[in-house]
Amino acid sequence: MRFDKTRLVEAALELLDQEGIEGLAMRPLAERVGIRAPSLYNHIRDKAELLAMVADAICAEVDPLDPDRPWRREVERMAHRLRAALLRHPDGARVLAATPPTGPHRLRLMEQVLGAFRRAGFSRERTVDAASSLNSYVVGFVLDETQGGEGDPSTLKAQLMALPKDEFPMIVALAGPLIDAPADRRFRFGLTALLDGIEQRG
Amino acid sequence: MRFDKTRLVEAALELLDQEGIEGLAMRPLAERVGIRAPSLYNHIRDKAELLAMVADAICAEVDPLDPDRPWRREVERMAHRLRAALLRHPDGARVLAATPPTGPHRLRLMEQVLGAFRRAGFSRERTVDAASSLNSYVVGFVLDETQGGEGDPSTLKAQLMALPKDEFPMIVALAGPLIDAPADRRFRFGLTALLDGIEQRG
DNA sequence: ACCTGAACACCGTTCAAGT
DNA sequence: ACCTGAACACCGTTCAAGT
Repeated sequence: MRFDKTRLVEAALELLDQEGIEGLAMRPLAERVGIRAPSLYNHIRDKAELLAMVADAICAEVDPLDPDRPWRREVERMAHRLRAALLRHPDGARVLAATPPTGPHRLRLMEQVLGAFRRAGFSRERTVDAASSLNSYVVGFVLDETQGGEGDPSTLKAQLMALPKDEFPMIVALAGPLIDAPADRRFRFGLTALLDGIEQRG
Repeated sequence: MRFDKTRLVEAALELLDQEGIEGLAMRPLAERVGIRAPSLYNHIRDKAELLAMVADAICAEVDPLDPDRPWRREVERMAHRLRAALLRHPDGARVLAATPPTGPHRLRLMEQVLGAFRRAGFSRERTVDAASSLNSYVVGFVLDETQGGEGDPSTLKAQLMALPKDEFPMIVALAGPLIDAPADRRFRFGLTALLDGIEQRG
């Protein structure tokens, strides 16, 4: 046989990396694996399934966490690793946001985060709330960070600084920090704040 | 004249409400305002601009906050109102996530949140970090909440419960809470945790 | 200034037909 | 079981031509 499902996901991920989510289309994908577009439907149900498989492939890159180490550190590492994996692929966060959390690797991620909060002593409800909040934050952050506008950042910054100062005094004053602030620092700040809050409400 | 830009956004919002983001296309939109698709380009630059206008219209529904009241309460109200506005329109969060934060109403939101944190005594950097984290959380949460999978929830729940218990013990055990947990409670929990953490690091 | 039909270069997906 | 060409019902956008 010429290829299996693994090969298909591999090709889809390559396509995503080179062209972004817009370029992840059936015809180019088919060409990449040496068949015509209609034949793809012999291997997958529809594009939604394809996207879910790509999402899972991205999640597969996130190294598992170590259940023997302190939960908080491990959860933080996981968040950073997930962000890194999402940033590694153009529109990675959009792929995650557009697909349901099926797929074994993605479920493993969820499993481990749930486990970490449970080990920390949270109730079932708290565990669910904590994991859900954390996931929303990470995916939301990367979504904002990457696709929070298609234009280049310096254009956006100039745009913000040019705003009427009487109507938008804060934005004008903070335009520099707003655009130039290192995303790493912002991500870490929110992550720390969220986990601090979660920990205290455990 | 038959219509202005306001009328166009109004029609686009109606289309979004009735058909979702998928149905928000140029030809149906044109028909709704009584012209042909190419004529739309006499009024807007491209679809991205249209989406940004729709995003701004959604943000316009969020009542302004009161700078004379305690910052924390006001920020919380704003978060709840933004979530409500996003939930009011199908794929509202996706529209926000897909567009840059231009548009006067959306900027007003940002302006007010920045102002609230600044009043709370945060430094410029902290203010930016806090506002950014909060925005990521809210949009990320609603994105997850609405589009976190297209299938119906009970199917997903059954799917999770049917997972191998030895490989995914947490997910299987928590499938009930995971799917049935009231989104309101989860949202409030994460929001409180995040703001608690932010407040303490001010 | 604004509208139009025709067209271009795409989409995802179905289907009858082949091997 | 898997592939194919042709086709359907769409996309966003451009452009020459009209008023």
